[in-house]
Amino acid sequence: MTRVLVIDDEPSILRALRINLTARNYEVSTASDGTSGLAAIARERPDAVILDLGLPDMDGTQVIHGVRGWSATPIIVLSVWGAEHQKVAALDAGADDYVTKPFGMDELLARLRAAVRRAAPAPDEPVVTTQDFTVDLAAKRVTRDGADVRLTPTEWQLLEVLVRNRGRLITQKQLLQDVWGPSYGSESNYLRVYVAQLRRKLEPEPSRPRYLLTEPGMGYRFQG
Amino acid sequence: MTRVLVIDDEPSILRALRINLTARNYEVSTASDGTSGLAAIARERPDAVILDLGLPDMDGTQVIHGVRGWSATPIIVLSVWGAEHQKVAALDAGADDYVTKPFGMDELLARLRAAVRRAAPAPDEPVVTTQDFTVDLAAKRVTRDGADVRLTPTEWQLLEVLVRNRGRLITQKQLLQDVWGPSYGSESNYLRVYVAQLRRKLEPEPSRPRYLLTEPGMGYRFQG
DNA sequence: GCTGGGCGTTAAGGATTCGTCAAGACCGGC
DNA sequence: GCCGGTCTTGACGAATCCTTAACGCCCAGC
Repeated sequence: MTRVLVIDDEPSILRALRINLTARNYEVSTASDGTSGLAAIARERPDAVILDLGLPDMDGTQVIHGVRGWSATPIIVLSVWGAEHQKVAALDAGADDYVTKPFGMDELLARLRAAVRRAAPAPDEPVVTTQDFTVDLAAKRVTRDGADVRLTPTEWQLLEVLVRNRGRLITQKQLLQDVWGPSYGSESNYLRVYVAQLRRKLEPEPSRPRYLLTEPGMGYRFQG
Repeated sequence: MTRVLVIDDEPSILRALRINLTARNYEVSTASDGTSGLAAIARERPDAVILDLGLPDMDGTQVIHGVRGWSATPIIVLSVWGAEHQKVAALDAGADDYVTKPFGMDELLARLRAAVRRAAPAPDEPVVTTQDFTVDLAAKRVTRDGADVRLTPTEWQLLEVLVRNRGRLITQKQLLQDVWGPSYGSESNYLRVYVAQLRRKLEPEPSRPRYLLTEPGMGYRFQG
């Protein structure tokens, strides 16, 4: 049974999540502030964490940092509408995904399932396959319809970062720094150009992306 | 019993790995810096090495170089998230795989199993055949249209590295260091000259290569 | 309805890298 | 010392890639 820890200070949300998650066969525990949340993670080693960014005692990103030093437990962040900088900071700190309040329970459950599935078994082979193309990380090779797809170095690096974090949202800053180096943080024009080129080479309908998704204001995500 | 050496300077990681690996029936030994790590590898000849790139006394890639001169022991690298250039350097130096910290124990174990499995049986295909020529790795012989092709020592080494990694892209740094030695890393002019010579001797149309492909900006690939 | 910001798309230049050739350096055998 | 073969080095046009700017689109906010 999958164990989930919910960290939130609003009793109504705690109750709603407990009911819905328990009904889906999750084992739920709760905490209402960052301090007890961190303690609970260390004590219970949950399979996933749902974390509200607005806590009474500390900033949510501090909780993430406190966890990421020693654990890779998937963390899904809840945040109020419009706090964009907060979400970006949380993702940069190592959160796996985020949901905006007020949220639909179905969406949250879907993202939770995805996060848990992603974390569970590590893929042995460095080959990622989709319905339209395959990416061989070790051989640095991309195949589509049986034919090789030619990628430039920059295109390849960008694709590699996204594919290695399949399903996970990567912020623009993270992508820029991984591909172009630590001194690049805001030249998001590069990203738009190269994501467009990747889509043109990989997507069946480049104008309606299915794999290389953009999360407006946040970053990009490779959806396998 | 498979023997694993862990080189890391963080006691908590050493402890965690020792516990988990021992529980899986691995025989574990540890070292906390590069110098003693290299000594331990030479002394114990482990079946695999788990190496943290952030060591107190030397860069992790230097450790890899120090090992790769005389041993093919699989090396799995641990690195912090986002240090892409570091990972590339480690893979270029000869690491077999890498895991990003914080890591899931399951993932690390899976990659360790894969690395050991890859290393254990070395069923080197002694003869590689293409439509236009054949390469006998054991006899160090190349035949084309029934006649032997004369290769100089350097040409042969270069061809051997590429053929042994059939289908895989090999970075120019890797090729240079495998053929010319560890101190050569950026003299890519050598590569251009010798790849051209190989193409002239092996390709049906040297100006339109079919087997010895170049991936601009990255390296070369032998396409069977 | 207008405006501004973020995103997608395209194209052109300038910079980098690659292929090719050839001449000189090096080295072992005779 | 001579000589054949091999390796290094430099230079150049050609191919490729990166950068940058401009423009259109969509959507939110006023």
